[in-house]
Amino acid sequence: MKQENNTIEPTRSELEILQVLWECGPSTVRFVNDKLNEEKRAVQYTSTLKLMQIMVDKQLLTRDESQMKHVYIPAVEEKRMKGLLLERFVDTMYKGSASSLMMQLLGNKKTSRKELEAIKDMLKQLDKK
Amino acid sequence: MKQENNTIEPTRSELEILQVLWECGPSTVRFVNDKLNEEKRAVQYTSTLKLMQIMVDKQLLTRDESQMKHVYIPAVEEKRMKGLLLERFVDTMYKGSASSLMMQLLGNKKTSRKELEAIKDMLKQLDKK
DNA sequence: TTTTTCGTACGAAAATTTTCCTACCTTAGG
DNA sequence: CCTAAGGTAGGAAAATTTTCGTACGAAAAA
Repeated sequence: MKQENNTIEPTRSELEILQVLWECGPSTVRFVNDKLNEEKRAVQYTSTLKLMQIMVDKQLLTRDESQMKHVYIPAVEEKRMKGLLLERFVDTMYKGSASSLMMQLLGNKKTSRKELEAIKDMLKQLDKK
Repeated sequence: MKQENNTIEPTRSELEILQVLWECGPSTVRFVNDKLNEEKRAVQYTSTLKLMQIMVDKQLLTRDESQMKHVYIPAVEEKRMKGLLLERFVDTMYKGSASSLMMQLLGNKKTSRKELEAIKDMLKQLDKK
């Protein structure tokens, strides 16, 4: 049985590409590919191209074809997508309990003191409103 | 090029199985499979069996074969694994910034008032120490 | 103009993940 | 004993994700 649903969810690799576009803004395949090779892993130009074409199909990206070097644009807002993925993560891993996730986060050695301060400040801000 | 590294990371389906075992304790394939069919999706007994056998290979599970009905046991502690996955999630999605994630979480409508209270309490507790 | 460089399109291969068929064994019931 | 029910093992197929080879066109360089 083939999947034919409306999955908007990006795969791992697609997410990497989205991150680049979110960070750097609309870009060509060449640019994205270079970025990936610098920051992530070796990957052939045509692989990245293919992936980005697929993402257009899936409506994760749109593109401007008016120039020979097509420019790709994220079709989903960064916050919206990350919010969705976070929600899914919390749901599947912590049964939807954000505070459970927090617990884990606070117990994590990798979460620095500075981070904690930032979080506390954030909550204070939230209180004032 | 085939992957031959020490990936301990469970796939999506493997994670589902782990969740069952973490929640219910050591179980037979039959039990896990029933649980999945109740709570998740239709899946054949032998599919679940195969997956769990693979997970033994990957050392995500161990099993007690002394009985005919093998009993499978998680080989990784729930907190440890979830912590790892959370860490990876924060790294890739929020550049390692736990407070960024928090921001997103707090802005999320799905995060209820009750959750917020719980989180605040948690931080207060943390302060006292 | 000719050649080289750089781009897209397309299809297929490779790798991974998921599913299930088949064979065969053991136990419980008749 | 014979059969049915239910278990494991193993391989293969299906679905998904990722990678890349090849063809070919446009533009830049020689």
